[in-house]
Amino acid sequence: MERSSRFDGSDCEPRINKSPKDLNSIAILRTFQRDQDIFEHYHRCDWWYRIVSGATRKYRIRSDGRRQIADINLPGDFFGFSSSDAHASSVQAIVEGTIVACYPRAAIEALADSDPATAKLIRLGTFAAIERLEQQIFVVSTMSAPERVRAFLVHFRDRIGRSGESDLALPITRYDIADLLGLSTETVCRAFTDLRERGAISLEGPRNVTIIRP
Amino acid sequence: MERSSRFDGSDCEPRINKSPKDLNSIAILRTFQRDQDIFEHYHRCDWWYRIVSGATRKYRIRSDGRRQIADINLPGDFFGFSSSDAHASSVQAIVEGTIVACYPRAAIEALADSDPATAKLIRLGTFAAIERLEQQIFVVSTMSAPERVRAFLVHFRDRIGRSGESDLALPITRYDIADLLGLSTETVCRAFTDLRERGAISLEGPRNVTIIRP
DNA sequence: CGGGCGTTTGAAACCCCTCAAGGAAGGTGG
DNA sequence: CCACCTTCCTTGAGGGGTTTCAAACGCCCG
Repeated sequence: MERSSRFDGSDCEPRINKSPKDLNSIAILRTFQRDQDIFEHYHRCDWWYRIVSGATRKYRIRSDGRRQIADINLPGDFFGFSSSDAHASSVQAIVEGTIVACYPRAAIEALADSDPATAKLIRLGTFAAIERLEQQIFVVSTMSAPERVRAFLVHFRDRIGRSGESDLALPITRYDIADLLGLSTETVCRAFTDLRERGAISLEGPRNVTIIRP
Repeated sequence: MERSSRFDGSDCEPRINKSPKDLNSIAILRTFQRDQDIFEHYHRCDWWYRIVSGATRKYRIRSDGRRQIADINLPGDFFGFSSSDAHASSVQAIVEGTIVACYPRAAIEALADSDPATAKLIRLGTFAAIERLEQQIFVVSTMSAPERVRAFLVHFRDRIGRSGESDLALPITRYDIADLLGLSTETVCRAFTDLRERGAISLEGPRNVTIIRP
């Protein structure tokens, strides 16, 4: 934890605070570099997390070295929960300078027990995660490669951009998209060019996408 | 709701009960036939559910008619949550006579707010669901067909059977397995016969599997 | 006994992956 | 400022796994 700062600038150690609506007071803010681990598979989960700015990927590595990304997290998303003591995945920062609020598990669980508003916030965060994961399962197991890329773009636009806007600055590489969609990078590329040639999207550089026809 | 009975046999209408550790008192027990809907996609979610006995599948239907099963739920599992007002999937009973405890949403949310033990139970249920879904994503997007079937069998044995036992009575058809794993029934069949011919499993009829080598 | 459902096997077509190579963009050191 | 490197992106050709289409078998039940 090379850099850490507090939400409110008060005292430096995480303070167990059970008072309602005081989520920020138990948080430690940490800044992560690109590709830096926030937590790793099989490690103890003593913290819960919430993204302040930037983005993260939740992933696992297969024995053959292939990587599967299960979820992309954006500002406001909670992550790091587990029903057991160990994490089932790893999480890394995607963009440079991603800021994450870290909550000591005992403290935030105590806060959730005493403050219904906090408990509800966490509940809604987990419900949203479940819906994203179900959508993800739906995408990777029923759709063809071009359909997956198209679904990814539409879904990501809805999450990251203001509604109505069709311009989209992707924070992630083709490799990330491939590992998220269960495809190879080459197939993702071909899907992008296909969509462009069909007039469904337009590209200004590889990372700036405009969705023309959903 | 053709048949309904109470957990504890007390009065007949769902009673809003905020007292701690009183989850059962707000539950209505319902019994479902095989393939009967428990709730449907896009419908309002006014209830949360927990399986008492039997099994359910959570699924969506594509526009081309294909079905994707996102999760299989077994006794003790909570389901039916949503961060919005409408369900993102449908849920059906798989086995005849599946019994589900149904909790009015307002009542169980109020209970969760007032009773930390209930809130924790729900939290752990959702965390377990998240881990199952992540595992599911991992399986369907990185594994070959035989690997998926093998992973399904091992995972299902761990969930349904006593640990150590290798005998497994599948409550679901090849079609269900195919829609869960994102494969065609034919491919699932071929994977089963492959595993049998290699001596990894033995079959006594299509639905009774013994895992010999995981 | 016939019908329907679930299961199994076979052959051909297709989609995606792998392997290979080239191009574009950004950072670093000379 | 340019050469060089690394990383990311893109395109092409061949091979393999899965789907699709087709058909047959066993089984339960009316």
